[in-house]
Amino acid sequence: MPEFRYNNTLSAHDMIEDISELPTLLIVDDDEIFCDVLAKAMTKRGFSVEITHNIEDALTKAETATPEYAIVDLKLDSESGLVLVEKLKALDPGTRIVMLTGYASVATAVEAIKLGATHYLAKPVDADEIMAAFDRTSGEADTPISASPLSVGRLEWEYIQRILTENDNNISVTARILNMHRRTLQRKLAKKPHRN
Amino acid sequence: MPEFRYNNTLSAHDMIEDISELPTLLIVDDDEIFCDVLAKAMTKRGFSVEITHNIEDALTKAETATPEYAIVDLKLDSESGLVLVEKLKALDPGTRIVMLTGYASVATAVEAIKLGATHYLAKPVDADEIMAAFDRTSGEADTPISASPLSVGRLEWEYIQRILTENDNNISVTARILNMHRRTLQRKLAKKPHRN
DNA sequence: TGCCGCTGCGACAAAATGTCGCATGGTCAT
DNA sequence: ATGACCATGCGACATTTTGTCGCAGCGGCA
Repeated sequence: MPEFRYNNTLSAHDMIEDISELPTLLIVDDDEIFCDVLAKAMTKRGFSVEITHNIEDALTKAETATPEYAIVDLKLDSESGLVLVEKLKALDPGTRIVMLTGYASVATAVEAIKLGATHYLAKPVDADEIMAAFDRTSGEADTPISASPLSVGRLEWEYIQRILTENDNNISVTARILNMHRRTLQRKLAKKPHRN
Repeated sequence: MPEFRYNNTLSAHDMIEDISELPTLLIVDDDEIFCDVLAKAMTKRGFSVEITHNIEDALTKAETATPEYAIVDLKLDSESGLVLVEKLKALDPGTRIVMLTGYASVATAVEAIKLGATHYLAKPVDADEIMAAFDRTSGEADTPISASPLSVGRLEWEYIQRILTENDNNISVTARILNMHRRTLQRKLAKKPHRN
């Protein structure tokens, strides 16, 4: 893992440093504003940043110059960022990828990590959290055993997400399996997961 | 991955088969009743099952005979099952481990998978789900819906019952923990055990 | 006895869900 | 290309399920 700076400021010397020495970072998120803000923050932290808003563009860029780091949104319009994680890892297993999502669920977290993501964070995130995530070596078994029960709403959300991913995100099939109306499932999915 | 049977019945021939041919499975959970029930179910599915209720015993058993499969609860009294996952993987990277938890969280799910767990499931689970989890290779392998997922209503019922008993059947307390109105909880409890 | 907290239940407004329908877009075999 | 078929997003409206209040009864406990 290359060295990079954790402080938010660059000295005059850093400013004129050869750009090729900076670690490369690819940001993939369909929210342009979010991308811009994040890009700025990560640039300040010493990365050479590239932005794309969909999987195609991301792959095109990655194929010519595989990034050392990547930040990928789980929901890219209609596509799933998961497939991108897989492909980036295929191009270079050493790539460190942080997966972001506004709709965090255990099911997608499991998939993301299994596909090779370095970490999985729920929005809103700040740049420092992402830095810390890149840093993370492997599992830190010191994760607190917070035994606070989930709310029923949250439980339902997690369960739905699980069945949904198990069925290739097919809403109609999932609705049938869960014995609920497709319309209702749609509405539930449109909402963000309830906080605890 | 060794062959094993998915049906719940064994033929006479199976019955007298050399036990050493059965895949070995180690169950680690501090809930004895749960262990017994699960052990029985997994034995029926063709495993040679061992049970332990804490990390120490689990390691002792694993060191003399490393299991091919393991089911580990996240919360083992005061300890975290995560460290056990790490150690089992260290003993034999090929071990397939399914992590169970009563209170699923994204954070622990991420840790579990990074430490090498094959899958992460929230209770209540049934044996078939665990079988499917062992099966799962990596990213969204088109898992053909194993059995019959619970309806959301049923899942909610199970969950409420669990939290309720954990709180000495105190409806008010349970309602607060679950972030639902006492009146609503009353009404839900008044209804039948919601079939599938 | 007075203070609290839990419980069951009626009533009514607010929110979620069940139901229909329709237009769009993708897949597939003809 | 064309039609059969299915998934999806979403509007509209009837039906159900909630959230909320309030009240009365029932133990503990100082």
